[in-house]
Amino acid sequence: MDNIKDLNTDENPDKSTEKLILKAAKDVFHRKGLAGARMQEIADEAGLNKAMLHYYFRTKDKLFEAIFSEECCGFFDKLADLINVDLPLLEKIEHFVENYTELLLKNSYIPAFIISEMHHNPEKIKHMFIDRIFSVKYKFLGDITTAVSLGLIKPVDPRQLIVNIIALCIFPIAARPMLTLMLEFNDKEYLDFIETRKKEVAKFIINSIKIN
Amino acid sequence: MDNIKDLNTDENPDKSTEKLILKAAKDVFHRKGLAGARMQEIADEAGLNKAMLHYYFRTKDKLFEAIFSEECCGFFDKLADLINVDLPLLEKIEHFVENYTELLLKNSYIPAFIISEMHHNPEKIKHMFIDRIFSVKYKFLGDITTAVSLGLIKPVDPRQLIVNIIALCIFPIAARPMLTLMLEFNDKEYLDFIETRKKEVAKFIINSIKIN
DNA sequence: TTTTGTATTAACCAAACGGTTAATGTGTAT
DNA sequence: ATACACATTAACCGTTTGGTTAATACAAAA
Repeated sequence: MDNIKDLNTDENPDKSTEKLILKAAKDVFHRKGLAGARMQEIADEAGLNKAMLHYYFRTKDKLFEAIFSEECCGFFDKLADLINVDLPLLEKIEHFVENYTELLLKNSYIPAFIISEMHHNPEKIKHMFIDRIFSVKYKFLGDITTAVSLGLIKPVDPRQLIVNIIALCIFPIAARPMLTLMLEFNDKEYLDFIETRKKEVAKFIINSIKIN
Repeated sequence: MDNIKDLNTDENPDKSTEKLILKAAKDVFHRKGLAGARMQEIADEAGLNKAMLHYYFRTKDKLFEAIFSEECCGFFDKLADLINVDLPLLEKIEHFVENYTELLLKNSYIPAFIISEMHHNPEKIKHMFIDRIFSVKYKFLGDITTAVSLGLIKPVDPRQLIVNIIALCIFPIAARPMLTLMLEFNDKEYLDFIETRKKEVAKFIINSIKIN
């Protein structure tokens, strides 16, 4: 019998070498960070010769950059979409918490990664989102300021409210290992806990700022 | 006979070599993380020969362990004190938010450090707080459960409320570089912003859970 | 003074690291 | 069949890394 496992046509599609590298590198950078990641480990995880990493991406820094500038752009683009949705503030907060939490779940390594690398190598990752972040901020600030001046919510410092909202969404994802330890979660329990938060966090926020 | 081996004769108080190493290592580990820190950089920052680090602490891992097991113990001990204070829940939350924020400000590197290292080297740091964290959790859970059953606050999942409270306190400290970038803070503006949160976060939480 | 235990240093080492190279395989158009 | 461009590999290279060592400085005890 011929072994046809290397036939890269249909059911075993040949993920291109470049894609294999990107996937392996993403996982290793996520687990170990930029400083802790090893080119050999990435090569092993991709099942490739280490020289291939340099053939496709020249240096470790450029590989790192290639992965995370793309990841960050995609992430912040979707964040911008969530902020720009056309809804009254309270419904927008409900919509935001639910969909931002889902976005974070699908990119669960990004929050801890950004927190970590912004401390260790801020110059290397700032530029990946510095442009996109301001439009998100100004839209959100404007929405809240308007809602306050229209008397739709209690008077609050819009910056404080923004930080509260993103803190409640991001922290449980970024601190997953800590929460899992403290609350003795298994994977399913943790995911259920986060799933519940999609509705509960919005209620928690709205309860606090709505006018009785 | 008194041990006077550390007699400091000159006007320049001789911080013992061990203390010099610990201080320099703490700063470097904080800036670079475990994987990114270099023994030579620690030695340079302490103004000592690199061999001294090994003479006092044998290995990089043991130096890392010596610093952060002590730091974490101190930090979680103070956290336990905050939880064990004898106050009704709502006042306890006010007291907690104010003093926990202050504790975090004084140990501002710890949150991002724990988030980062729990992702990269969980086994290496779990044991530093795994014992202390459960008593804190159970006391807090009990307080909230009692307050709910007494009808002092709205019925909430105590675990969700705990996560909300610590998220609102920890995130702005852990994500300082990101907040500083997004809200265009200088150091003073950032610290003022956090200072304001000592009162505002407690109000935000209590507004949400109090019975109208 | 001599001895003795500790602190400190420069020089050194093997392993691990990121990165390069030269040779070889492979598919394709001529 | 040949030629050419791209893909892949093992072996290699110079540097950096954590860690060791052997020699020495130094202060207290004998």
